[in-house]
Amino acid sequence: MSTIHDDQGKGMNDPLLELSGYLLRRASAAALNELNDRLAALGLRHTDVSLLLLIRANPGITQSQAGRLLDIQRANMVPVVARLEKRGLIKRTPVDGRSRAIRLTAAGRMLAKKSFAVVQALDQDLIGRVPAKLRQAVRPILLALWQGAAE
Amino acid sequence: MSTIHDDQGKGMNDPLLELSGYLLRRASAAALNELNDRLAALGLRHTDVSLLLLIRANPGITQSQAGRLLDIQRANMVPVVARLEKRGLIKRTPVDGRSRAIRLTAAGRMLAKKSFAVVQALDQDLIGRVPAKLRQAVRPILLALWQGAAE
DNA sequence: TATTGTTATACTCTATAACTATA
DNA sequence: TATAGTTATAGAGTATAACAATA
Repeated sequence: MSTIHDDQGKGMNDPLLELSGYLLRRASAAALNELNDRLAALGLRHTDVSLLLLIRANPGITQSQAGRLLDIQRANMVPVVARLEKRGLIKRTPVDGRSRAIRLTAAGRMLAKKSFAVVQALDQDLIGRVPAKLRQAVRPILLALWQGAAE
Repeated sequence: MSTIHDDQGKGMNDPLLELSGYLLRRASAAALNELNDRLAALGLRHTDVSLLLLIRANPGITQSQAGRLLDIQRANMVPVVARLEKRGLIKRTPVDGRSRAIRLTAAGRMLAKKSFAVVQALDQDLIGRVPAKLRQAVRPILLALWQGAAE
């Protein structure tokens, strides 16, 4: 991770720092890298964890429903689900002829718990980096930036 | 773009919405998609624009310096720079035996100007989605989330 | 007709290792 | 020894089109 504070960045002029959208992207990328680093010990990536947590909160959810909530297209859900199933973290049972209900296995519940602790710890760290007076504005701002997007 | 507000999301429980890190990622992805959509008319992607704007603000910057500021590795800068050069938007001149100074061509300056207008317009739109009382907190929060990251 | 899960495919972005030529 | 630019390669994530089976 390089930032404007690097020695190598001295004397340079970075007009991108004036752009909120750029700061949003850099902050997101940094947090995502940090999350993936911390999750590596569990052999998971952020995508796996988001799906595990969603299944845990919604036992029996289908692949399509999960994909819509996570904004992952049906076609792209296939390898993610297959990987978690192969690892024995989730199981699928037919709900009708075409849909399958996804649930966590015991191993999946264990790993969901562990990964949730990691995710929550990072979230606390992220919030802790924000000056105390601004902390209560973090979630409303991020929600507004996201949910206000054209869809 | 799907969100929790979709009809298909009804009745679902999304625990990820409690996580600032997740909101950060979704907000960033949404903004990035929107930016790339708007830049498509210019035949550019967000990466191209960030480099064009950085070169415009720092004529003669080298590929490595730009990569450090943008957090793009040397190896990954090669195709980006090559594409912009092939399109006649930038030119490179040797500064010593190994480094080359990058500058915008006339066409590059024109496109940098146009793309900067697009980027600034999106930035205004983004800020406009945030409740007025919270707007002044947007940049400090994003900077804190980013620059507070371990490096 | 629309939806679910799937395959195939391609493109972008990112990561690592290794090479050359220069400093 | 370290750095700049490059090549090659692999892994994520994402996008579209198409298909079979089912609703």
